[in-house]
Amino acid sequence: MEFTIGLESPFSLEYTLESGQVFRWQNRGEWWYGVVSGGALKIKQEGDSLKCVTGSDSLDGAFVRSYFKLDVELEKVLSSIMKDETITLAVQTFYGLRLIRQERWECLASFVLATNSNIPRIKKMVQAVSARFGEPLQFEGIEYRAFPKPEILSEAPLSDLRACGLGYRAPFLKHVAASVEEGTVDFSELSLLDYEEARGTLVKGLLGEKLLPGVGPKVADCVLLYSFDKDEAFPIDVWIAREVVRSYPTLLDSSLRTKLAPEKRVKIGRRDYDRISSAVRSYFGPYAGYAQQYLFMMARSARS
DNA sequence: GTCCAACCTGTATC
DNA sequence: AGATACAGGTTGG
Repeated sequence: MEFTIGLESPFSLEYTLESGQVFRWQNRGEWWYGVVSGGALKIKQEGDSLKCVTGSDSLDGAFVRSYFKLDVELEKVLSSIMKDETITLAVQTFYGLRLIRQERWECLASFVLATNSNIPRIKKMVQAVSARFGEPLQFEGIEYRAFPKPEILSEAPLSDLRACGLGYRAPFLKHVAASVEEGTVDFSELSLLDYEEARGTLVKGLLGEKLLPGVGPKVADCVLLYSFDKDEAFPIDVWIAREVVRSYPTLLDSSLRTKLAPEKRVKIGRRDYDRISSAVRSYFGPYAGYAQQYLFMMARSARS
């Protein structure tokens, strides 16, 4: 199936797919190839239109619009977060970057794997898990693999998961898969909660019992921002922490400022995380997550 | 409640 | 070559 989508609001496919939200897209020539929601999809942007080719009937225009959240009026979102020169420059530099509405299970699993790692490595891990355990599918004569369902990974031998290069994350992934499969973590219930409650539930469980090992505040924020439409979520990794300390020192109180001084290794504890999080969320407002994504791109592009 | 080392492993750097 | 540091954190002491 082949179709074209007309864009009515700013969009950059490249920035969006390279912004570290998603790990299963790759650029080949003019096209981006991805496996989404159990089907293969390739996309090319030509100005204000999006050419799409897919092997799966469910990946239609409505799906693509929803996946990239093309209904979001990006200009309004961006003008609401452009509160100073730093974020304004970031927005101008990566104009058109959008948040993606990912599939929840895959998003959760991906970010459990993402801890203490980097983007190329995360892509390798997600790819290895898909290749080993995912359902095969054909597209343009090439075989792809869907991201494996929870029940597959919960029953996978730990040694097989470790063989995918997951390291200490292997038992976390298996356990999280089991919780999702059993329904002890219920995505549709979670989506009804507000941001704070949902984050607490992901990290600590509804009754305060830990049921998602490998899910701390950073992973929870990623999952909520990228797959639950919680636009105020502001995931804080080392890049963002450095950027906040560098460009927004006044948002932090003096003790935190000293502790995270630019020269020092940034290693933030739970308490620091919560303090930075509430500071930036009250500064940027309900679309703080967009600010995070633009600042993240800026921080990474500035690395040497 | 807060701090800290340990955790798998791939890659970069010396 | 072999060692070391570090990577989009989290856990358990």
